Amino acid sequence: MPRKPSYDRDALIAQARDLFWQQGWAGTSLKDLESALNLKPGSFYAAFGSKDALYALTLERYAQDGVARLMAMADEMGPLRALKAQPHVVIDEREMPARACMLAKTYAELQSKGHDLADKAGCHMADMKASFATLFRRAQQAGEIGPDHDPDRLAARYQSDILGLRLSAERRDVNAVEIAEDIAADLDRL
Amino acid sequence: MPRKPSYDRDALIAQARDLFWQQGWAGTSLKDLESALNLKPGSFYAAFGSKDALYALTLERYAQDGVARLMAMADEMGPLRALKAQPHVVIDEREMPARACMLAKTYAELQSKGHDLADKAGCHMADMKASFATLFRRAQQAGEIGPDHDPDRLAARYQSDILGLRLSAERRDVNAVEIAEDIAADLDRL
DNA sequence: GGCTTTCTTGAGCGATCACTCAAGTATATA
DNA sequence: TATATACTTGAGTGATCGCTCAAGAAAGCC
Repeated sequence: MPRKPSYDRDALIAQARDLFWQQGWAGTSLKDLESALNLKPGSFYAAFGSKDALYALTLERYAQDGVARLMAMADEMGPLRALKAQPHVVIDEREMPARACMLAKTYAELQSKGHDLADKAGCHMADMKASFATLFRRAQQAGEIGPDHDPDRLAARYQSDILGLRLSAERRDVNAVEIAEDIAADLDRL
Repeated sequence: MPRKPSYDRDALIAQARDLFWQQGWAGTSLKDLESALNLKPGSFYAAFGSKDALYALTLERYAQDGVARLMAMADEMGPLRALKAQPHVVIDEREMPARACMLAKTYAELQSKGHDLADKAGCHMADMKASFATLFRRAQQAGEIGPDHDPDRLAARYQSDILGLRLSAERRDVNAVEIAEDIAADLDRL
């Protein structure tokens, strides 16, 4: 019957994700989004409902892509090598709008206010931690790491290290590559 | 000649620091500050000049206190034991308004906009990293860690781990004490 | 007490916030 | 081509943002 939208919804979500990732929730205004997505207010609200609803979509996209990339690496090179590669991958990507983790930034910004988006970011981080734990468990079953380690504990420490690494990678006075090397090297001692 | 202010400036700065620390820069409005500090707009601006100027004061206070506490621990128990205690200390304090590092939160929130406060937070983080490096150097000179390590590199990795730990400690699904133990245990292998 | 000087008060400034909605436009069906 | 059905547009909503300033209140010195 009627006309179709003139935009690519997935592409808009990706653009919005990059904006939110870089500037945060409060730091990104509707005006910013409208000009970046080339959408007038009416179209924006028809397409996404609200700023928060779009933010939630971008969080989902971000988290899904992250888990998918990690698991693809694990399929290609095995669990331990994927875990050793991950630190380098997350700080190396040049096209990324920010080095710091978008989930962590969201959680840090909004958790104190009890915002729904903080809970969602927290859930996505928990999913990511579970993925790390799965890989540690597989590495253990494959004999790549010793049998005495608790995969869940390893995953929590590893994720914490990655979060710190990614935050450090935003700084000019820090050599993030060295930190990534050290995190990866620690996995050889397990 | 005239009357004195009815407030304790240092106490107000500490209160403002706690608010900013918890809620962030954009997340803390003048109304929040006025009601928390019990100050009307006129008094607020007479005392501090602007929201950003007060924020800068709170950053300074936060950073000074952090370095002072670390160095006091080092004087009391030696450099290596201080570095091993620090992870537990930063996540253990119950009266703190947030576990995550205020400098890191500030930097993450404002760096992408080139805000002055992000630069200031970055400088304070660099100072903290230098303090860590000093302690690693002293520990090395005392023979507490091997002579083949670069204290600056150790400090960068250690600070990154601490930042990750403090961010993780905000989460309910993470056992931050275990991570702190693991970070401290790593120092014994140096 | 009289005077000076500062602190305190709170109404209100322009700008920006997220968001709405009615009018106009373009497209797919018939 | 005519009609129905969306999509597009942008002026405009009330609320809140950081901040100003003139008037009033209080404390130190004579």
